[in-house]
Amino acid sequence: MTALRTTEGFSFTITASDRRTGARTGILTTPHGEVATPCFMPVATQATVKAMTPDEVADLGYRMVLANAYHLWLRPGVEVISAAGGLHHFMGWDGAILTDSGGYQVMSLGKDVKITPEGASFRSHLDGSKIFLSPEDSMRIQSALGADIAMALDECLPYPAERGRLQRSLDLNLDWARRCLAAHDNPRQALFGIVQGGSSADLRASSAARMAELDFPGYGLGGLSVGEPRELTLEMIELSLAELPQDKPRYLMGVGDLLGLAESVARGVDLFDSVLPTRIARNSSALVASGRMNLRNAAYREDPRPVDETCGCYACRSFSRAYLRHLVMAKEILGFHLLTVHNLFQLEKLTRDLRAAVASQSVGALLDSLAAREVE
RNA sequence: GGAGCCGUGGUGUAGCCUGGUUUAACACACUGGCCUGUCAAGCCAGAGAUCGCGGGUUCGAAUCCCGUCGGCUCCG
Repeated sequence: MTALRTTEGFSFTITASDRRTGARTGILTTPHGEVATPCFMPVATQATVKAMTPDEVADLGYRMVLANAYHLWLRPGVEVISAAGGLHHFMGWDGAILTDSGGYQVMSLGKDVKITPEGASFRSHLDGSKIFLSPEDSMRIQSALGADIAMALDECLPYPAERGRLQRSLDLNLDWARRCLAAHDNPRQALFGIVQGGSSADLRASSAARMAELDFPGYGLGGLSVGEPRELTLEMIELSLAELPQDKPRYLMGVGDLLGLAESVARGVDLFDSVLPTRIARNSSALVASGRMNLRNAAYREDPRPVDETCGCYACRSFSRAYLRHLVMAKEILGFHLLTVHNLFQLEKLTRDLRAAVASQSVGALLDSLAAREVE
């Protein structure tokens, strides 16, 4: 195996740890700048954080976003992005980019999916044509896109999944991970492996332990937050992290609610992504400590208060719930934009608060106050 | 004065001719829920009209007949 063991311009340094929880802070150095962890990555599936300009995303404090290899491969095509000088240049984002391999799409798009040892064959969600994605394909695509961090192609199973299925998937994922390492040839790109195992404790631990042996520069925790209860998610995180090296970044894939993120940080997770903040914004909901606020509700028709009086975002500083409700009821784009701004602000602020709490050894207190907060 | 057309939930309509698959359908609006490595400015669900009104025919009428009220159009 000729795997790249070092990546130019990439490193991860832990700067502090909370003594009473597993939380830690770090600096993730990438070819496109440093990223303070714990960090949330807004999702830019189609090379755009929906409803936001790159400047707005950066102004909120974000230094890294997630894009999707599968979607960009199908449209506009890798050639287009290569010709434009790579994904960063194409989308006008000079911060770091992590690309997802397409493994999740195989599950979520789910039409005529056939997983073989060679790869995944399924139908394009755009035109129904049959397509095939192998670990090597995903590496080639992500390398061409030029992401700072690429993810190994994995098989992500829905919840609940049969044990036998999970077991077979575990071996397949190990094999695919090795092939991704072997195929990965972009020296300016780090490649993360992905721990699977569903919600089965021993399979989860086994997947983590065997992935750890492959010595990736970072690890994703995949197949979580796909419908299983929160306690189970947290248990799987603990089991996985126990098997992974302390000094490598750990990335929990797909968690974007405030409490869930904070509880995961307390267990040692460094990176997150989720469509939740941006998607629910476009579906009229604001992220609040206690969960979500649906601005379509009639209760806010004449409510002069901001979404959250303690929030410093542009939307909360400038507009009432009544106005936001009016905008989303009228399906005005501005309403969805403002809610996206608020939701991304909340997540970035939470990670900032968590970083400060690690430095001051007060992660537990922050968690307690977050759980106790009710915005109504 | 005469003739014709129309009157169905909040709004706009379908059903009427060829009564019974109508516990009256659809769209929008309204109310609520959902969304977590984005096929998602989306999806799901709910409330809401006994069909202008009265009478008749019929086993059965939103549907047929008569009358009446209201609106519109045309002719005088």
